[in-house]
Amino acid sequence: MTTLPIETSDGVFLAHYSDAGLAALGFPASRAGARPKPAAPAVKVSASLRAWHRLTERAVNAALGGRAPAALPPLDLSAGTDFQRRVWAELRKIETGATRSYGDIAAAVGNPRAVRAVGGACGANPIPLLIPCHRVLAADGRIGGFSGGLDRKRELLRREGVAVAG
DNA sequence: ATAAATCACAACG
DNA sequence: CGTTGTGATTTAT
Repeated sequence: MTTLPIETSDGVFLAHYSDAGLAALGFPASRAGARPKPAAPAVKVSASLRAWHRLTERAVNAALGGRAPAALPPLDLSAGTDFQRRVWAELRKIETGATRSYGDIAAAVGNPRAVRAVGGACGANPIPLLIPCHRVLAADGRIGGFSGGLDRKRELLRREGVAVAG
């Protein structure tokens, strides 16, 4: 597992790769971010990993700008449970600028009553932004929650042109 | 292995 | 508004 930084206008994201693909994506600790790192570790990266990382960088920057990523690196979701992977697969079907409710996702994975469990799966999502858990709102349009902070979720939706209920 | 506690929901009175 | 019905995951026996 190797970790590579991604410089963005919102700060430095951290991408964690297993040998199967992108396994996790961490938000910058602080929003104002973009602080130069103390020292470049000069990690040893394979050619394939570098290719993945280039795709990740482009995808993250597109998502931050409210645009749909052109391509994604392979995602390593092996850490998730069966149910979580089903939920995450549904999340990836949500188009940029669109939203679903937790209930919609629950129905889509076959358990219309498992709405709360869906919320749990969203919170366990290791790759926010590329797996767009921020496009999932409560049934009445309320924002719900977000692992990276509610204001971050609101801002992402705003950039995609989505109005959130007050 | 089993049970209780937790949760980023939803529906109802 | 508070309550209650839910299902998966996590934590504690």
